[in-house]
Amino acid sequence: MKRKVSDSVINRLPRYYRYLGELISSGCGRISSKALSEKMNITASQIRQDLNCFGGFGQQGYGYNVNNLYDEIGKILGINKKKTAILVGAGNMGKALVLNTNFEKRGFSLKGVFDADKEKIGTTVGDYEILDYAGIEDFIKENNIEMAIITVSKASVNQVANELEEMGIKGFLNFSYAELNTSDHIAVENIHLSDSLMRLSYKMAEKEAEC
Amino acid sequence: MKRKVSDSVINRLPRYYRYLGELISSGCGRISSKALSEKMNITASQIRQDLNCFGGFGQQGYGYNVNNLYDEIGKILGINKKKTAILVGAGNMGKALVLNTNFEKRGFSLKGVFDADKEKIGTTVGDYEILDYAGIEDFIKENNIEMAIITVSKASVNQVANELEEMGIKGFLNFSYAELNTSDHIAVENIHLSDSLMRLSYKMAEKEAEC
DNA sequence: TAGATTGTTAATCGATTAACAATC
DNA sequence: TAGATTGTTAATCGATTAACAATC
Repeated sequence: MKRKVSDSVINRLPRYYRYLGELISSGCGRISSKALSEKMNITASQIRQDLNCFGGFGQQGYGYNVNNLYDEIGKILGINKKKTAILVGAGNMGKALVLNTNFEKRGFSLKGVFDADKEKIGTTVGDYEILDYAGIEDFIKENNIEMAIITVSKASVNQVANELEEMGIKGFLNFSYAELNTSDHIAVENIHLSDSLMRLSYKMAEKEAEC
Repeated sequence: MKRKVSDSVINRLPRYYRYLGELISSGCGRISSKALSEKMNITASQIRQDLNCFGGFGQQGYGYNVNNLYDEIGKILGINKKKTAILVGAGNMGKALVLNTNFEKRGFSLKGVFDADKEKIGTTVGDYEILDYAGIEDFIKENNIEMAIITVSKASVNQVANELEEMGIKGFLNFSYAELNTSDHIAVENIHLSDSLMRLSYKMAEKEAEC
């Protein structure tokens, strides 16, 4: 059995993917770990170590084929196998996500948008009609929904997450300030805006002190 | 001179702050590293090591005073010293941030919202009138703006960031897909939604494989 | 005082970097 | 073949965990 790949490596994968995408745009067909390391400001060793967690994608004396490596990382990230998603909580943040995020490009297919607010139900966000949260269980079953983006308030987030887990959701993208208390076999990614703001606050104070 | 605190520690600070806030809400006045470690699912050793990067906030045989520790971490994060901020790019994401984020609670004071689109200039988002990007330099100088939240498109993000750096901005919260090429003395926090989606995609595939 | 729990030093573990033989 | 660059092993570095004396 393969050893589990460390979080440090996984966290870097999207960044590799991004840089490779840019290289493709700029017409670059081939790159060495050294050249990439200079672009990305990390060591060539780290790049080679990271990639070799998943296989030998390069060729001695040549480097890496950019298109090929891009595709391979896409496969590793599971972007080729689209997972079905819903968004729960059609507030400002939820609407912004629906309108601005290219889910298809990142491994997901957004199938529906839900809210419990009677005022919102029936209105539209982009191509989506906001559906009643009351009917979410049937929708999940019928459409085989695997992932949920949660943009509900902190107060209700854990109740919602637990209900959705019960209904078969396997992954959450959580935007609320609270932490999800889902089971171990459920995948969770958190986007805590307030944490980011606080880290920025710290970093700004630190940089200022350096001068 | 104090040794630089590692990123790993800094990244955990907002999480401590969050848990301590919850303890205060629940009326808990005192906690040991052991009890907190169980709540947070990390080791007590790590908590004590982390806190001791900044000072001895506890008391032997007693533990930590929750209110006191909360305040101290707030100070470390620089939340007490409000920094002035502007938001650039009043698209859906920008608007959602203005309407939903409690900047004051996280160390910042939002002073203005900017966009270059003539259609948007003059309209309002919450309490803010959208101002013309053309006048941003004067605004920054007059209001001593320190930080900018950037929610412009990937295409223009680096031009905007470079201009703002030139005008004296010291920190960026970057929501665009691109990486900022700002100078070393500028603080940057990135929120790459697409990276989070891809990580979630990976984790879901991984969890599924475990079964 | 006895018990609890910190602050801190030492040990361990894991991640990053360096080195180099393999090979295109 | 000679040069380049990988994949991989070994060395280093840093972060996490364990242990324990200090002390409330």
